[in-house]
Parts: sequence; structure tokens; C-alpha cells
Amino acid sequence: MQDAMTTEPKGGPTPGLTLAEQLCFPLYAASRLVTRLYQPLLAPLGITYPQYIVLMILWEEAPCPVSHIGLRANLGSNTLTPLLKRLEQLDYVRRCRSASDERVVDIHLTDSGRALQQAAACIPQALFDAVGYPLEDARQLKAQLDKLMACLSTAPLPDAGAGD
Amino acid sequence: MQDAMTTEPKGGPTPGLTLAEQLCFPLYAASRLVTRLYQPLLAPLGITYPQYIVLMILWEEAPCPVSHIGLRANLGSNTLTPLLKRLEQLDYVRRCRSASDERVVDIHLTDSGRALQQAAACIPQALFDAVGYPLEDARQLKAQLDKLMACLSTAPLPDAGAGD
DNA sequence: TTAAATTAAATCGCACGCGATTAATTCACT
DNA sequence: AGTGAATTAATCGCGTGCGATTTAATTTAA
Repeated sequence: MQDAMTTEPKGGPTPGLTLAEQLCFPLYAASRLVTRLYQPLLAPLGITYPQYIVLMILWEEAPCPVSHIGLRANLGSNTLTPLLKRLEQLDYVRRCRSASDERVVDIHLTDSGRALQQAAACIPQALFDAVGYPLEDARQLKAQLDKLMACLSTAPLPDAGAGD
Repeated sequence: MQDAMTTEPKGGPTPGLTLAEQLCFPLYAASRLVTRLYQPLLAPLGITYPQYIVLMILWEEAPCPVSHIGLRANLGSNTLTPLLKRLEQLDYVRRCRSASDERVVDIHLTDSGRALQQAAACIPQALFDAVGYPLEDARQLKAQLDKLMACLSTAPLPDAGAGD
């Protein structure tokens, strides 16, 4: 049952690259696993994990334009518009076209939306308690992820065949 | 228009938990960013990032049942069945019901599917070169992610209201 | 001042993820 | 053998993500 394929420096093609290859999957898997852990805690509030992410931004900065949420969360209007419409249907936000610039849609929190912040306040703690992940490791992991994000953001988009 | 509650006062609720809250977002954002970096390199091969993940598993272990891929990638048949059908349409895999157990569908690599491994071999290197992320950091990040995964996997699914 | 470029959302299409259910097959137990 | 539990994929429904295009409003440049 236990394959030893994860670390096979013997004859593998350039061990460093293999490791880089391995980095992508834990990231993909861990992200989905975290989403799954949040889900049962968010379900009683009627929201999904991406909606929770957006609400965290709004709890800090509402009212703000859709584009601002997009910058913070790295999401486009193609994702945010339907998501925000769902939050509006839940009466957590209101979408108002800006008076000064009719192109902009400002997202406002409703009273329910603000109240939700209190209801969600216990979630991080509940998760941290359930998962036995040491706080110091969390700090390091976050620092590493921030560093990775910085590198990824400034990275030139690689092209397929032609080398520059 | 600026409420004092939005910006966190110094008496915030347990700084450690706030950090834990912060961990979820970088994970979510980094995972999507990595996917986006892979995409232009995978597009010429006609495959998506999740398809690439599945193919990496198959390059190691094909032929194997759908359920085995699901265990390795933490994906269910609801995700894998349509994904594998697309890989089959691309002539990268074949789906054959097992003779010994008719419930099982074994996934085989085609010649094209095997050839794809060579074509994709340069991708990790290309990315590693494009992103200036130090190898040593990648090692540490992977180690942290593996540790997190271990904790998440063994964690009891947290329930909303009632404890335990 | 109008035409062109720019910007912000919305829309469209497709491919995940995943909770839930269904259908078919095999296993276990009497 | 026979019935019920368990297992494996497939299916359904919904909500993202995201490349691409569209629409509307604003800025700019001519």
C-alpha cells in the first residue's frame, strides 16, 4: 500500500524539479481539504467558503466596489457578480451602482451581513481546536505562502514552446 | 461612513486565532495562482490542471481503478468520471470495466497518454525557472503542507453547534 | 466636441469539486 | 440459495473559477 514514489532521488530526472512538481499537488489538495473543513461550520450560516472569503473582505472594507474585492481576492467579475448576487439574495449585502461613476457597483453590508461577522467569529477557533496544527507551524506556513505568493505574482507568465 | 468596528481594535479576539483565520486565504489564493501558472503550459497539451494531476498519478500507477485515483487525489467519482471521459476523448486513457469485478473501471494509459509524460516533463522546470522561488523554501513549504495535510486528515470533522 | 481608448460589470461557456442519490455488482451471513 | 449490507461508478444539482466576449459609462485625445 505504501509507495515510495514521493522521494526518489536515485535515477529521477533532476531531483530538484521533481520536488517542484510535488509542491503543486499538496497545495491543491490542502486548499480543498481546508475548504471542506470550513464547510460544515459555514453551512449553518447559509454561505460557502468563497462567499466567506468575500465576506471577510467586506467586514474589513465595505462598502467597496466589486473591483476592489476582485483585487483583494484575485477574482474577476465573472466569479464575483453571481456570488454577490447570491449574498444579496441572502440579505447579507446590497449591490448599489455608484452615483459618481455609474460603471461601479458598490457592495454594502446589510445589518444581517454585519451580524454574521459575530456569528462567524468562533469559526477560526473551532477549526484550530479541531485540527491539531501547532500555532507556530501555522505562522511559518503562512510566511512561506506569503513568500510564494510574492514570487508567483511577480513571475512572468511562462510561455509554452518558445523559450523567451 | 467609517465605523470603528471594521478596523480591528487592539483588543482583538485572541491574536493567534486571527492568524489561523489568515492561513485559509493564502492557501486558497496560492493554489489558484499555481493553477493559473500551469495553465498556459498545459494548454498546448490540451489538458487542464486537474487532468494533469490525474495523469501524474496514472503515469506512476496505471492501470488502476477510478477509486484508486480518487484515494490518491482526494477526488470522488462525481469529479473523476467526467474528467476521465474527457481524457478518453483526447485518447490519453482508456476506461475498461474490470473482468474480475464488474463494478470497477480500470483506467489504462494509451500510447498517446504515455507519450504525454515526456511532453510534460519540461513543465516543472519551466515553472521553477519562471518563478524565482528558492528551492530550499519549496522544500520547507512542502514539508509544512504535508504536516498540515496529516493534521487535517486525522482531524475530526467539526460540528457546527454541539461539540463532539 | 466628437471619436477612440479605457474601464467596470455582466454575460457566456466550459471544467471542476462535492454533497447527495442511484444503479449495478459483490460480499456476508443465515 | 437468498436476502441484506457494502462497494464502485455514474448521475444530478449547484456553486465556483476563469478565459473570452459584451455592454455601458467614463476618460482621452484629436
